[in-house]
Amino acid sequence: MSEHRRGPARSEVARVAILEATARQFATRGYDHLTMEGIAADAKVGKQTIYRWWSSKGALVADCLIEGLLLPDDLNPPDTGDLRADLTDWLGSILAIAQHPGGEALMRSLISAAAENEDVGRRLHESLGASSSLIVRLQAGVDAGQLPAGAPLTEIGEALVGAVILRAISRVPAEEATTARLVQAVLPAG
Amino acid sequence: MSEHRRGPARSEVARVAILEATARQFATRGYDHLTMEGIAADAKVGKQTIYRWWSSKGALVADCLIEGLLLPDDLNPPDTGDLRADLTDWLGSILAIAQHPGGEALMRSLISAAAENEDVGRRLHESLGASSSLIVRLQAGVDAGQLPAGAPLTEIGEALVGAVILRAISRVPAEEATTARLVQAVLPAG
Amino acid sequence: MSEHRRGPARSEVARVAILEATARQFATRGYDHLTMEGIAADAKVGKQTIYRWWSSKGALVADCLIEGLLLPDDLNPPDTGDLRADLTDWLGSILAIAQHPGGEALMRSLISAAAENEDVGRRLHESLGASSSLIVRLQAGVDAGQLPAGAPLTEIGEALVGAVILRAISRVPAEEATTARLVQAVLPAG
Amino acid sequence: MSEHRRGPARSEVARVAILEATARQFATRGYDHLTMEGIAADAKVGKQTIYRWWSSKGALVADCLIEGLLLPDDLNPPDTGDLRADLTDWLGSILAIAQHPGGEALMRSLISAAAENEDVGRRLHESLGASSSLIVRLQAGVDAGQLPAGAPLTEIGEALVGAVILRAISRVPAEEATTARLVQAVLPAG
DNA sequence: AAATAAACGAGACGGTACGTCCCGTCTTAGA
DNA sequence: TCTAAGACGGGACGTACCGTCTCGTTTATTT
Repeated sequence: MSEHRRGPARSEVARVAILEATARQFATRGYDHLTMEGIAADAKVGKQTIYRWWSSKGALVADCLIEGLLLPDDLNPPDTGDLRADLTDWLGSILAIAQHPGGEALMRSLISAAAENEDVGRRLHESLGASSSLIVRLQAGVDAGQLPAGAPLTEIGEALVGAVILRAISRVPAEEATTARLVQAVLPAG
Repeated sequence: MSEHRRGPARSEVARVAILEATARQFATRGYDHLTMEGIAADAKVGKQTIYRWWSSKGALVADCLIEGLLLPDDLNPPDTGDLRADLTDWLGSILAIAQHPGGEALMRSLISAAAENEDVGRRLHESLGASSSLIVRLQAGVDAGQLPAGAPLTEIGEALVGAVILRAISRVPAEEATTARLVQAVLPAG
Repeated sequence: MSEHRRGPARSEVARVAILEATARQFATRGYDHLTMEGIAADAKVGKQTIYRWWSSKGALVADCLIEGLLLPDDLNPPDTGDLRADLTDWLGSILAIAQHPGGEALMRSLISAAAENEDVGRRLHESLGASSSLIVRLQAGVDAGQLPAGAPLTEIGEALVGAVILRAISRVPAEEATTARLVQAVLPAG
Repeated sequence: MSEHRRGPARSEVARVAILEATARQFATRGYDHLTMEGIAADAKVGKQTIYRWWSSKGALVADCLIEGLLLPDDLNPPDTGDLRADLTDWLGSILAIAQHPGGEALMRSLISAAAENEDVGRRLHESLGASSSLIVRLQAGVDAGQLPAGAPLTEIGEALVGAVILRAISRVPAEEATTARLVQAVLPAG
């Protein structure tokens, strides 16, 4: 009753090696300058083995995103009960990541990958976007009465994340006060 | 008293032909898939003439931005006295541009170019960003009492533009109500 | 027990197409004006396939020489028993080849190739030089008593071939009597 | 009554600088790898100044030959009365020049230049060939009874020079006995 | 067990584009 | 009008990768 045609099954070892090599190369070189040959060599894998399972380097990067090989996991905003402070903290930690060398390049590489490749774009949206812990935190703020009931949570989230992205591609260094002012832009009542 | 070192001056004809060819190719093919050879052929120019004056295709695109060959000029928000309505209109017109085929691709190409190339990033920031007509409009809103005096105008602008960028790279289609909700996110008082 | 390292073997079709294209281009354009791109296009082959197996156009031409794609095979001196007449005939036929249009250019191209490239030089030496049929014919002359026993056969051969080469690069047209006088220079006893 | 059209006359300084630069580059790099731009830079001259007076690098090298900038002057065979010994000496000194590093390359470069360029070929022929001191020496040998009266002097000279050229392009190292055997090939009676 | 077939590593293949070098012509300013 | 300087359109260089296509080997599933 097996679905399995005949011959060996897909090699998990190869799959993991390829994704890890992709993440390594992505972090090292950036999205442009990623090469299939470089990934294959790094993963010690034939090129065909990559092309057999992924259609492009975009798909490869998108899979890396899903597996959490590209982004740190702990980007969730804290919940101390003070929405304003929590958002400010959260923005601060993101900008801190973007600040240290490599982090900024990785961020821009991700943006570039997303802009060029549909899969990456959608994955990034899922990771950073709508259903994310940021929305959850904002909803908690609504529940706590720190935001009005009908507040456009999705759009507030987009505005915050979008501002970070804009800073990344503009190479504007984030200053100390920036996070607070950004939070104030979407939570003016304070 | 000429600063001119000796020998023929730079050819203005070639300069313009190259920038126009770049803009043409950029709109046609996008930032990735731009090729120096394609630009040179389109501009009927030797490759060396490009490399003599620009160090990379990023620099080329950045110059096109400066010359206004890539973006329409009329992205300024209107000023009818009603800040909320004006911002909504403005966002709507930007999203309309991004919506029609080609516009979306051009937008993502610009984002990709900015993410990969420092010059393009800075130019884009100057065009879309801080000193722009958007800030001017927001300041007018402050003057009219539609925004509080200490409002973080720069960050509000970044939030709006950033949200648009995020939508572009996420491939989230903008719905009718989106613009209004986005304005509400940064102008909640209404 | 295969020596085969793994992966596809070298394509014989490509190898032959490249050598034939080289010979064609060599005859058409001469050694200078040979271009790798021209050969690749003529052979319908990627440039890298040439560079994978040959290090320079000199090496390519040398291989063509080995395969006999550049020189006619029938440059052997006849053996009628009369050494003097045979050498005169042989020189005459070589100069005839060099005379007709294209032949002269091909000859000079070969000389140029040999002068610039070590491989070609050695190959040419092997083809025209020491171990050749010319020496064999001279040795037969020794056996027949038409040359003294200790005659410096190699040097006699070099003198004859060298004189032909000198004429080729000097563009001195060969006259009727030249061959006879040249033979007389190295076989004076007659 | 002046033939001189108007404006400054041709600059002798530039002419000499160009020829000397050509000779320098020729010795350094060889005929191939000679570049007009390199010569112009070396001579501190505009490229146009070269093209105004010479049609090609071949013509340039030919002029260098005429001016004696490429070959040593003292290639004349000695005349001690002993033709055989004198020729052997002369060949030996030529092969010695060809032997030491640089000399061999220069020789092959000259051959290459002659093969590719008609002017150089003719100049070389005039320098090394027919009317040269070698023929004069051979004629003296005839007068002294060391060669028969009707001996084909031109062809004997060609055979000797040709053999040297053949050795140069074949990369056959000249051994001690070679010169003697070569002389024997054209002066067998001894 | 033997036959079959897919996945694998390796890498050759026809191509496109790269960034550089040099060509021969043309343009400028100065002598 | 010649010169030094050098920009120009163009052609070829040798290299890096692309995505496809063999190879021979390894592994798993039928017969």
